Amino acid sequence: MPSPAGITELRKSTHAIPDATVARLPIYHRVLTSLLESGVESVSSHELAEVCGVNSAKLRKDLSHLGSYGTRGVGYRVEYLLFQIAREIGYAQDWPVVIVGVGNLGNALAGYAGSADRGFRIVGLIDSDADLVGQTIAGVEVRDLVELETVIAEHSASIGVIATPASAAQAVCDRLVASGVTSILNFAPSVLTVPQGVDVRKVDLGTELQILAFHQQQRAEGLRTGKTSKRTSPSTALENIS
Amino acid sequence: MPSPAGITELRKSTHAIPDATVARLPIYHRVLTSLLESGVESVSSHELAEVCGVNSAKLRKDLSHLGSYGTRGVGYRVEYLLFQIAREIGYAQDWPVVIVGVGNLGNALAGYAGSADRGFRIVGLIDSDADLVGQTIAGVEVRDLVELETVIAEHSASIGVIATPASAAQAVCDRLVASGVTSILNFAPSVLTVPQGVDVRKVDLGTELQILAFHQQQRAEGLRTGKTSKRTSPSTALENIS
DNA sequence: CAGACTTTGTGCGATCGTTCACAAGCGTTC
DNA sequence: GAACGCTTGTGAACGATCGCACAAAGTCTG
Repeated sequence: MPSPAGITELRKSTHAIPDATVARLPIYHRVLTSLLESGVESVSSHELAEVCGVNSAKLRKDLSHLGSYGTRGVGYRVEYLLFQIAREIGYAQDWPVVIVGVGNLGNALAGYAGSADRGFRIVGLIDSDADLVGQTIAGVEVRDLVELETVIAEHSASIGVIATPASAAQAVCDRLVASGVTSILNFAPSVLTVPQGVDVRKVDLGTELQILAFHQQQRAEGLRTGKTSKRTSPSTALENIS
Repeated sequence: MPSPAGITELRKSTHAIPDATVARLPIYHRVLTSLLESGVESVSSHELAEVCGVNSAKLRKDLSHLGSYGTRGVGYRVEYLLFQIAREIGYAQDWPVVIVGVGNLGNALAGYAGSADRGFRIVGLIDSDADLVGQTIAGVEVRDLVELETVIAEHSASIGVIATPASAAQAVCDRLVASGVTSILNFAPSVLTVPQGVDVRKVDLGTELQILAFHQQQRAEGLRTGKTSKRTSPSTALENIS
């Protein structure tokens, strides 16, 4: 979990919704949307938790941070709860988003955030490749890297996405920040340095694969050596040898 | 954090490296690789932590889970530490990976994991689109969805990536699991149901954006209402009204 | 309208992760 | 070889998160 450093106090002053809860709200939102479309009018925390793949107590505690929107003995009204979550995560706000780097990944993102019925609007696609500039992707014209500041100013974008090679990431990041962007989603495999007050989230495909590989390896070792040693925890003893 | 349910005991039996640490090892690995290429032979935990964007104590504790690979008073040998981390995360193993869904996202992934000098090898690109089947992407031929099981068996792949639309995700997942895949990276915005012992990690671009939007909104509200109300926590009193 | 049943909202202990602070250990210098 | 300065490795305090278990609060039935 990337802990957003500078904004802790601000968050507390308004609602104090835990980070872990915030990370799950979009999932609840998606599932509830799906339920609403299926004509479901009411759900219990158990049902909803099952579909979302979480513990029902955790779900209830998460929702309780937004307010008391359920009815004891009955459950939650799908439509009402959906509205409340949407309001909380700024769904209705139509955030303007600028994407820098229109390779395969930038393309995928443009299609994803552009077409989907989320609360986002792609207002800028930026690339330095002259062949790409001028093309229209997902209904938005690709513009040159030199116009980065112009595009951001035009639409007052405060959310930026970096989908460039790692070598360009920090430079792009600096320019985004200088232009007033305060939330950055970074897909480049590099650690970004930003001033306080700017929120960076990192999504690294390579890292994700390597985490999977680690678990896979652990499992393989477990199968090999696990035959002899029982899986009750005698390992704690080993740790204290040091 | 998606908690891998079934394998907890196995992990403990071998090393007991915390999930949070595992998630950071790839970052250390990347930064160390970069340092090695720059000719740096030794780093202190402070220097390395600075570059990785983490606390130095956290870094040391993370590394201490692998063993005592540092020298007090000096620091860590870059090359040696790099080797140890690589060994731990299975870098040298060249994991065979199958990617299902060769849209923009699948394409990006193929290029990413295929070309990079990571420990992964794309052994299968699968799609149901007849226009894509037969094309060669990142040096691998795209094969039809019906060949999914064949491709997995051919290369004994144990890691699968789902980059399909949400509607196809669960079906693909079931087939992956049935074919022996035990680690799945899911990019589709849907909750997957898997049997115990299968590890699923979810990367959802929409969710990431919405988390950013939430923080952005909180900040905006903080600026608006923060002028009047101090950021000491009087909000706790309000919550107890219920 | 009373009693049974259902489900929310939450207090509490357990677990996990982070950070501080310091002893232990290594190299260097005099 | 003793004294000093630096850095690791880790015990311990702290904080966040999770999950159980239950009281509170509603619906439903007779």
